[in-house]
Amino acid sequence: MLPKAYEPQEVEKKLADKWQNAHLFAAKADPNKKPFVIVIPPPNITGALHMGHASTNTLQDVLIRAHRMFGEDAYWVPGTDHGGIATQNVIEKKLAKEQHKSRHDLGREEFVKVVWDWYNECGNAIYTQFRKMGWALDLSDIRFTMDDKRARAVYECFKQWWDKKYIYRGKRLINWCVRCSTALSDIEVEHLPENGHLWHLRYKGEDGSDGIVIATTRPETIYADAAIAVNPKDKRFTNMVGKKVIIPLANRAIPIIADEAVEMEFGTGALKITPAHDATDYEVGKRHNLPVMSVINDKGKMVNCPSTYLGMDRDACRKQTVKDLDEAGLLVKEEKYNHAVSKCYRCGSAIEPFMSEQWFVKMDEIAAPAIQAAQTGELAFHPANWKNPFLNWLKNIQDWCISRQIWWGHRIPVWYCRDCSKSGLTFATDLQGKEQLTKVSFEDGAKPIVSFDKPAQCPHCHGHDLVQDPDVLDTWFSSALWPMSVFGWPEKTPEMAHFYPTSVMVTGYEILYLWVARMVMTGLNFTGKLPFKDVYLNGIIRDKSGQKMSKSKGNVIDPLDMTAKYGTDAVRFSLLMQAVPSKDIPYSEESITGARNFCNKLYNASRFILMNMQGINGPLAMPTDVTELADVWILDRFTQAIKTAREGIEKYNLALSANTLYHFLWDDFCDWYIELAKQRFQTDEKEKVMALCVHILYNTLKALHPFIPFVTEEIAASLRPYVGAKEEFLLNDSYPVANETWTNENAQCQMAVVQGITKQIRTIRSQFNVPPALKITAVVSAADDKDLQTVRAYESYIKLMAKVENLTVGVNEPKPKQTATATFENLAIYVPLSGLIDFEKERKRLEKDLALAKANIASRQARLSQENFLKHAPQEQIDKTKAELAAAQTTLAQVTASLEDLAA
RNA sequence: GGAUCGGUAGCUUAGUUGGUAGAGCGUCCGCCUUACACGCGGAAGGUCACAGGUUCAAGUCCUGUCCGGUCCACCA
Repeated sequence: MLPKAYEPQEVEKKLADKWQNAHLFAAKADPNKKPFVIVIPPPNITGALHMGHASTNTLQDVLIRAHRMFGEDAYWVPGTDHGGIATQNVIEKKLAKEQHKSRHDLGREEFVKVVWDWYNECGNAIYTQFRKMGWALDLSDIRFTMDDKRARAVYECFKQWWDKKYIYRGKRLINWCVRCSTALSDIEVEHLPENGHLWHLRYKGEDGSDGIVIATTRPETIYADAAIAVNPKDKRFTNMVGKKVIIPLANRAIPIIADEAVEMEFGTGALKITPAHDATDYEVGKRHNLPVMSVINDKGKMVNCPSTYLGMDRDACRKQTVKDLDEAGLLVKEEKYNHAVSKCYRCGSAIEPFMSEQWFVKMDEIAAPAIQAAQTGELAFHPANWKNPFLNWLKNIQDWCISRQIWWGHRIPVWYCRDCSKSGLTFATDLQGKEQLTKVSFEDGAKPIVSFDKPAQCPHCHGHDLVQDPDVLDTWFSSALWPMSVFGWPEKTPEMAHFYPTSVMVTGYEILYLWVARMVMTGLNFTGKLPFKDVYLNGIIRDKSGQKMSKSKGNVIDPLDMTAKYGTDAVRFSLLMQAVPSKDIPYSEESITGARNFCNKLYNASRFILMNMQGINGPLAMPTDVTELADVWILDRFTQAIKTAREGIEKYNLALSANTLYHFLWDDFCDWYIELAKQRFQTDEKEKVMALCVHILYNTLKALHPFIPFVTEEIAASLRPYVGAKEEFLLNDSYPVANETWTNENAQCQMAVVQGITKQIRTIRSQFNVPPALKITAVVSAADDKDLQTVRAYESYIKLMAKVENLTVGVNEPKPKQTATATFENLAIYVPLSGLIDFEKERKRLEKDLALAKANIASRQARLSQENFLKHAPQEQIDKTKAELAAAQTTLAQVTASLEDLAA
């Protein structure tokens, strides 16, 4: 005998292995089928999967499994991302912790080797987790953004863009992370609020006057000031423009200039211009031809400043500068100030705007086709409201800084000849005593040779001593090519021909610009086709109280812990039940128990049906002569549920599908159909009822399989012999199709009467504490015999479901003594309860009903007395209101009579 | 500063073209009724943030306000 509660752990392990070993998820590339393709957003190899991965990948898995069952050539491409800075940081921390070493202690080559070892370890851990989650990814054929084929794709892109002059080298103010010691692109910078200070500093006039007071949050940069700027409209400073003031502590004279960029209302209305350390100032400086002078170097240390501060850390220098200014009497005011500070999105340290020569991609031409695709709707967003932010970003796109001064990543495929590029190359000796190229300057004469492999000789001077550019590419550079590179692009592979473009990109909105936009641009640029036509942006997982999950807050829920505890299906289903478009998902352990309970319910319903199958030889054919109300009704319910489930999948509203199937299975199938079937198991109808049970259940399993693959697969295996299904796996079966001939509104109405009366009697039983074992009698009465036809026909249903022994149905039946009464539509329901009835309770119940009936009558009468309502409302609305009025009046009469009886 | 999403029962929320509000959890009551106590039956609980407007009719459409969230932006 099967255990009473479903125990997922063993089942899931068994099935996960079975699926993978059967290569169930492998690419079929069947030319006769419509492809449905998703490429996975490759997780970074920075550690274990978190709830965000669980969520987004489960959504993709449902789509893939469902479309496979729709008969399409569904293929989900697996892989991982090398993760650039993020991964390098993880390894650096690991090295520091385990060996007290920095990457410099190892040297570049050795360090990169360590990261590759880590990939083999961590990558495998991730693939194991893919398998555990039941995701339909063929793990015998995986991709990694740094493997050979993907590296080739990266090179091809670089080469083509270089040839088209999209890629160029330029010196400008870039975002520099002092901790990661690398440049970052604009979108890798986060602007986070910080409680800082606004210092008001006096710059004395060169002529010895009081000069001008400026406000700044960065006093340590005053040594790099090039000017003081005021708004040209600002009358306070009109006569000062053109004069010179002295930088405090540095004793250097700078001019006062006028520029529109200065906000008159902010601070003192005067702004110090420091072109080397602020992007706005850089622009102002360019307009006024100001010199650019850096006082902070790439390590965050002070340089080119008064000797007292030389070599100091920028933060320490800030403190010291403020102190010294105060002592010099030049600190006018210090106020607390909450403002946004640029932070590195990977390590959180403050970004330093930094003058530096870097590699860039010119974006405007590449962006243009993407803008058009979004505008025309060829590229569709789900939910649609992301279209505008997407367009906005593209229209204001800046050139993309693609070089990173880190070690882990795709090395820039550019080489230099040590002979003829000499003047532009800077070398340094690393801790291993090896000479390393550390800096390249095109301005100073470095001549690039673009090549994947080391060229045999220099094309310019035929020298043989060539060195590769020290930088690596932004990790998003390879990600941008992902939907093509996974299929072997730039090679003309059969996969590329069959599977590209893909169908939908499912990912979080936080990487819409970082990733999605770039895939769209590169895809269009290289293939002329969108990499996908739909973008499905899922919400992010938050904790119960709406907070983002983070390790520091201690509110993370580990999906692997949860699957171990409740089963993978439970974790998946809980996520899916809440996957409403455009909403973040508040997640807590309680939400998983609900889903776990559902899986258990499904399992037990199946167990019950299988128990009753004993002694019956399958397969049973689906009955064709279905006339019994319960059967007709459940087929209608099933049809409606399937229709909605499919619709949800097609419209990327998986919560709708999940909820619909949940209620169909639990409320309709278990609570009503199976309960009614129990009675029929005792009759010669048994085999027919069993056939229906088994077929409906099997089809429900199919419908649910994309959502909860394990438990459905497990049950299906036992059920197959009875339905005559051939496929070994549900995934190879077809998704149920709504059978319109099963739609039956009349059955819905009739069943509603049965359910309504049953509920009323149950309520009475409950209110008067009638023991469940005690059979009671009941009377259903109406003024008109036609209202009683359904009740008469399905007396047996009511008797079973409400536990009624004798049910009397008749026109104007007399009300027995000591009776609880209730009404349903035009029906009066009497339940004689001699000895059990509590008159006071009954009176309260009836008075409540009375009040409700009166309120209903009043509102319907009010509406019907409006001429405009009768004139404008559709006839069916008017009829409905009239019917409601009539019903309420009947109820009122019945309740009034009951109350009078009670008083007597 | 701009944009955008949301404010519905104690909590988390669903609500498809406007027709008078559903669910899960929690609470309370009664039940181990021959699948399931991860269960069954029942109950309580909502002037759908606020103010206007359109309409015969507004949770649903429009305008404004308040309160949250998020994204973008060079206010030092």
